[in-house]
Amino acid sequence: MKDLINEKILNILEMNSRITINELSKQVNLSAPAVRERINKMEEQGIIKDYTINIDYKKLGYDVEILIEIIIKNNRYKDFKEFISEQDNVEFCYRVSGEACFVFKVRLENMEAVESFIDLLQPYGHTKSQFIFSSVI
Amino acid sequence: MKDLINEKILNILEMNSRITINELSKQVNLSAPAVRERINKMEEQGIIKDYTINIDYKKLGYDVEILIEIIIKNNRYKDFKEFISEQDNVEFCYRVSGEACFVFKVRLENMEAVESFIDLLQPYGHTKSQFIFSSVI
DNA sequence: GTTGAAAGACACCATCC
DNA sequence: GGATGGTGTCTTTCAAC
Repeated sequence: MKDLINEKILNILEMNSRITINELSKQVNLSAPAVRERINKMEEQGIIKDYTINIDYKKLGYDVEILIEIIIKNNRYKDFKEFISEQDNVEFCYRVSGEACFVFKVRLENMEAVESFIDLLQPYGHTKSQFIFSSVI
Repeated sequence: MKDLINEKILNILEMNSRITINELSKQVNLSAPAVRERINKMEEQGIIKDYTINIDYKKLGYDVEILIEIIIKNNRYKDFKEFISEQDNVEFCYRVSGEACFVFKVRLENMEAVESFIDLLQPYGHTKSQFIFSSVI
């Protein structure tokens, strides 16, 4: 399970998932088929969940990013999960311990959109919002 | 800026960033060079920040994921930023509004590792941790 | 694990509409 | 903005080691 070469492969793919197998094999000092096989296995095992891109949503007009905590009321867990799954501007949503039930991140065009979105949430529970100013990592 | 085809390309790349330009061009009903050019432009503009993978860290032995809020004390903002940037088990770290100064997500092997990590944070400020049970999105 | 060879697929570039 | 065609490269899948 713990394999230094596989970790290196994962690190490289994390930085650039469109790298060619040839280039990758040079960087880890293995043959291309060997690297291919290692990647296939990690895909089968689900260690590599998927290949994706990071998008700069600010450049697409989503100027506001918020973290929202919600304390679900009236036992509306299932409804909330359904609602949040349908939102395509939610980056992640975690079920967490502590006072809050869920913490999720949402991106919105402007303050008007923020207000509308928060309003949508009120039926499900009590919310607490934190605006994201910047990202250290 | 708002372009339906580009949005479709971004959506497809988000689901699978290793898709070939050929396959992508079929899905958006354009020629391969046309798609290549659109992607190049979005890369140049920084709309596409990078190509990456999603890793299932639980399968790599990181069984605990936590959200941590920290209220920085003694004006140690810069020190904290430096510290957190060096951690390779931190997925994101946001500067946020509200009571907390930063919110970040960290993955750790077990409870022992959690305790050690929290201890490391104490010089920088007061922390509040939320364990992540599961992910809705 | 490696190398080498084959077929097929792909990316890139120039050219053209 | 878009499409087409040619060239060289890459990936993949074998085989044998």
